[in-house]
Amino acid sequence: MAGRRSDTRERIQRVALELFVEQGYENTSLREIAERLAVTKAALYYHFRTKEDIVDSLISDLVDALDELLDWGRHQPSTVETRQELLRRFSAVVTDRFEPVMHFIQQNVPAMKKLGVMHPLGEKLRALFQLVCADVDDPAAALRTRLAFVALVLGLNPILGGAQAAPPPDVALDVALELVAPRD
Amino acid sequence: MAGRRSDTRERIQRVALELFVEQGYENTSLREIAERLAVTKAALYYHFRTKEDIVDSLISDLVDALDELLDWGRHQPSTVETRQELLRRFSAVVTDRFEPVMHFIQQNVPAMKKLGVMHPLGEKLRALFQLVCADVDDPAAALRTRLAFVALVLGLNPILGGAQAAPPPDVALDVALELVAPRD
DNA sequence: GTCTATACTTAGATAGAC
DNA sequence: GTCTATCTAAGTATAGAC
Repeated sequence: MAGRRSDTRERIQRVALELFVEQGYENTSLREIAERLAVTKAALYYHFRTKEDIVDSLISDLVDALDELLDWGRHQPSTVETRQELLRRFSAVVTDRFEPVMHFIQQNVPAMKKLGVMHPLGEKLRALFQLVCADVDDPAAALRTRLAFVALVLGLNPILGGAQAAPPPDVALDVALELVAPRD
Repeated sequence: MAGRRSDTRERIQRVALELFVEQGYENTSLREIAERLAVTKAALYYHFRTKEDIVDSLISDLVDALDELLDWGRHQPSTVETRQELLRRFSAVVTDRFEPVMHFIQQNVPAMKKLGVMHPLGEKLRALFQLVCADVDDPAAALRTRLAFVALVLGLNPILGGAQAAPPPDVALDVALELVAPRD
C-alpha cells in the first residue's frame, strides 16, 4: 500500500491546495491544476472522481488529526492544565501540519458549505470547544474560549487579522492560554 | 437625484447581497439575481457595468461608514475611554447597518482579493486598529486588540465561531472592552 | 428602463485510444 | 496511468428592438 507506485495523487493534492489558498476554490480550475503539474485534466480524473473529491481528501486528514486530539483530551482530567495543554496541542497541529488547510477552510466558507464539510468539521470543533471551555453556560467564558482558538489562527485571515502581519506563534499561544485561565 | 425614479438599482443591491451571503460570490450568477427580481440579466447590466461593480457599490458604503468612525476617533484624546467608545461605535455600525456586508466579506476572502477591495478596506481597518490599540509595539497588546474586534463579529463566521451560535451582542461588547482595558 | 436574442468563453466531466 | 478529443452546461457580457 505504501510502496513506490506513483506519487501523482499526492502531488495533485499539494498543488490543488496551493492554488485554492492563493486564488480560492471556485477561482481555481482543474485546467490550472493540471497545467501546473504538466499533465492533462483527464489525468486528474483518474485519481479523483470530481473536483470536490480533492477537497474532501484534504479535509479528512484534518478531521483525523482533530479526532486524535479529542481522543487524548477525553481521557484527561477536566482541569485547567488539560485545557491549556489542549490549546498547545491544537496550536502545534495547526502550525506544523495543517496551516494551509486551515487557511483554505477559513477563506472559502461558501465552498465548505456547498461541499458539506461543515458537518464533520463543525462536530469536531464543537467537541474540542467543549473540552476546553470551563463553563459552557457562561456566555462570556464561552466567547473567551472561542477567542483563544481564534488567536491561534488569526494570522491566517486577512480580514479578521485587520490586514496586518500575523502575530508570533508564541505570543498567540500566551494570549490564548490567558483567555482560558481562571478569572481573578 | 433622490426623487422617485426606479428603485431597481437598490433592489439589485439588496438581492445580490442576500444571495452572496447565502451561497457565496462565485456561486451566485447574474441569472439567479435576475430571476429573484423577476427581470432579465440584461436589465442588471443597465444598472451595473459588471458583476464586480455590484460588490464595489456594497463595499464603498461600508468604507464610508468606517471613514466617519475614523474621523470622529482622530479628533478625540487618546484615552482608554476613547478606545472603548470606538469599539462601541464599531459594534453599533456593524450590527445596525452592515451585518450582511461584513458577513459577506468575511466569508468570501478570495473574491475580495480578486476584486481589489482589500486595499481600501484594509487601510481603514488598520487605521481603526491603531486608534484602538494602546501600544502597537507590544505584540500581545496588539493581538488582544485584534481579538476585541473579532469578538464583535465572531457570530458571523461559522468556522471561527466554532460552528456555534453567535454570542449575545452585549456579551461580545463586554469581552471586547475588557480586552482593550489596561492590564493589572 | 427593460426586453429578446445571441456571441463568446470557460467550466467540469466522459469516452476510448495508447 | 496518461493522453486526445469531445460533450454539455453555465457563465459574463453585448447589440439592438421596444
